[in-house]
Amino acid sequence: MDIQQVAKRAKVSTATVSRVLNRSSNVREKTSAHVRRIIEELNYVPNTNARNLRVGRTRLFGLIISDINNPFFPELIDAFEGLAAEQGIEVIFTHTNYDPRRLQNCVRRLVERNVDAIAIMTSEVDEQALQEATKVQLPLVLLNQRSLQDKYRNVMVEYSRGFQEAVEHLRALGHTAIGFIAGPSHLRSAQRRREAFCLALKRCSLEVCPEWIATTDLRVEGGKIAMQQLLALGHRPTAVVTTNDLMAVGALQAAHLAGVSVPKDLSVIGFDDLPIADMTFPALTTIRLPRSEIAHHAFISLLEGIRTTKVTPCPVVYPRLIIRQSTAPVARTTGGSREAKLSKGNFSRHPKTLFRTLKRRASTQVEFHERHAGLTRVAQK
Amino acid sequence: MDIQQVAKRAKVSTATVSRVLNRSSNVREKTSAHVRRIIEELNYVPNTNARNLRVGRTRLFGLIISDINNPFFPELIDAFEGLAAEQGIEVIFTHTNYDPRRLQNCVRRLVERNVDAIAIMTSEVDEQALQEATKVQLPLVLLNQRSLQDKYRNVMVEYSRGFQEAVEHLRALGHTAIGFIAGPSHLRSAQRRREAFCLALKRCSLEVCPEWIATTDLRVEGGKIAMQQLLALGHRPTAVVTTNDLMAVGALQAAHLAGVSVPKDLSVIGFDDLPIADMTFPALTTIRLPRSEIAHHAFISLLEGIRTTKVTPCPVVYPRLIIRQSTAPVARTTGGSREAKLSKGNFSRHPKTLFRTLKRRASTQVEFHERHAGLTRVAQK
DNA sequence: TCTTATGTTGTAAAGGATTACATATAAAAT
DNA sequence: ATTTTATATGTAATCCTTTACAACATAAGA
Repeated sequence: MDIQQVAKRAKVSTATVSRVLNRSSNVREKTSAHVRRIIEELNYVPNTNARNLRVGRTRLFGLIISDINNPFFPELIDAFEGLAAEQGIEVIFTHTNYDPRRLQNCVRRLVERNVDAIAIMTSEVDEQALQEATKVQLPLVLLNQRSLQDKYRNVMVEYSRGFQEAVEHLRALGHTAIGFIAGPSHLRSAQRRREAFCLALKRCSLEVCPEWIATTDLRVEGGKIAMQQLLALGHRPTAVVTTNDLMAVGALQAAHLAGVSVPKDLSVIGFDDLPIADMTFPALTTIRLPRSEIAHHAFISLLEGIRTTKVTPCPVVYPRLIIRQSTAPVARTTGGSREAKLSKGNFSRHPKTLFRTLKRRASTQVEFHERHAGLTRVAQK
Repeated sequence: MDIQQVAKRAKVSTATVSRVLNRSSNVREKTSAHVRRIIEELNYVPNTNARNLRVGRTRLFGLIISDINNPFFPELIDAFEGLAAEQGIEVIFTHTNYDPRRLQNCVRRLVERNVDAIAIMTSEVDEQALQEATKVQLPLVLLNQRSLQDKYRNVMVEYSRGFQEAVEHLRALGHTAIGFIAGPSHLRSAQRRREAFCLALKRCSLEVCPEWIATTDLRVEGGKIAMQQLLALGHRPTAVVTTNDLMAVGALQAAHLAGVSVPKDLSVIGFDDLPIADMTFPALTTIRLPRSEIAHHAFISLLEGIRTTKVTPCPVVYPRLIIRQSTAPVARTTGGSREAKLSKGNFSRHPKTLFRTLKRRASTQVEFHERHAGLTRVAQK
């Protein structure tokens, strides 16, 4: 079933059918309608391969991520795919499973599929692997690869703003002893977050106490162990910021097991704003990494890359603090945080009451909005 | 950069280059090596569109899901894509966003892309939407569409086994008053789960008490509200099974807010085994829907569909109970569950101890294995 | 009525691979 | 050495669209 059969049946040329298909203006409305009816009648579906072959593009984009099971990615994929669909572009995505060596394979596969552009949203990128794509002049966009920002399109994440908001929020609640649960220092993104946290502390004139920085792996269990270490300290922080939400979940569990009430006796702030942040108890205050914004910038950047080869300045996204229920004013009894006596006890039973208090005390303006299970606020500048 | 340039440079015909590319046996090793070197030298990448156009296949499969943000899907996608990659097949996936009407669009887009086969893994399928695909004789596979099982390939989920295991597990722990948090009855899958639960109760000679079945929506908040209703009953269940894990999370929250300790005073069992089931506190005992198995069967079925049009009997997958920490022996004080006096209190502090008890009492054989953050057991037949 | 401009349709040449068929070469059999 | 067979390579048709260009028709202007 090809365009010729349609043409024959409609008693027009293939060119006319093609024009109808592509909504070319130069075709009489009557002819157009007639052809469309025949197309319908014959269930004709144009052959995209032939079309792509002729026009030299596939309207296919590649999207490379680390791991689809990582809850960070679905929102990003969703947004990327949504934008693509608007443009009649389909997305093929592949994942490296965190192995930078597999990146080369992913790129190769996509290049062989003749995709029009590739977005590489993994945190570790081996430049070597990009060759396959650059050889054929394929537009690329990377996520937050500072070292490659001059040679390739990039979407940069400015971590400092998010941590700044988090620390300011805690300070406004009276916290001065703020700990941090860090990730492995060989991972660039973990390292950058740690630096951003320390910078934020300094900017708020708070002490960076090395004892309060626990380094661990990026999973729930890591956060749990790290929090147990922090809780075992004689002079312990009244608030803890983590490198990601999974670790924050572990931290909540550790606090719970130790009989430390969150947020009454300890405030916890995560990072990422995974869907799970809304389902923990108490719901997690966290720094949201704006994934759909990232996808948006990446996509636009690629569209631009198809038109021009010149690399424009990288778009930048800013993580923002999302205030939920895991942060609260520092406990009165602890005074300035020295010799904090953390009482055993349950979580607060009245988050709404807590909220009112919070709202009064917090220095940042806030906006309420419901999300899934809980009350959620977005800090506003 | 096309095959002709390679041919010219290598002083052979395009046919020979093509044969080298496709590993055809009829080419001298010396020639082959020479051609490969030229290909390397020129960075030649074959044009997949031209190839597909000629051979009439794309080695592209479509995968339609409801919503990538639903944590149910990533594991399924991952498995499907992994199998595809082994066969040199790429996957394009689209989502309906739970709107059966959008299915038609999804199918249409994939058909236009000339995919070789489509897997439709949404729970609600409108047969009308499949026409676009059947017209062009495209192999299709559906998930659990009982009403369409004679006309289309399907992967069927046999819910009853999972619920049977769950109820047996609870009964072995001494529970006889078992409640259920059901989903909207207009959703087929929710309805099927409810039926499977009731059947399991009957098979264990337990009473199906309508009062203990709370109907609600499928989200966290729904589970919370439903559990609050159940807890408010004078004569309330000592164990509750939910339609999915999100609702179970809500149920845990409600219990927590009401000062009811899980699993000491109340056992909770979820359904799906989402990644989050391992991160709740206590970690959730749940019925695992084997997503990678589903993906596997679906993929194999499609491969078969490409060769033959005859529809073989549907493969069936069985959900299995995964025992974690949200189930425990029924509290002694409650006797046979009548007039249960549920004491306020914290969660059990010693899951390991609890485990030993469980192991002794449970009738099903169990196997220990670590998973992410917690101790996890898989019930074995 | 005859140009000229405008709008509509048709013809045929790409686009880049695969592959049936023909042909040339090498190996084996006689 | 000659015929037969097997292997290696080349020629050219084919897959299905799009689109430059040509051709035609119609309407407007002179």
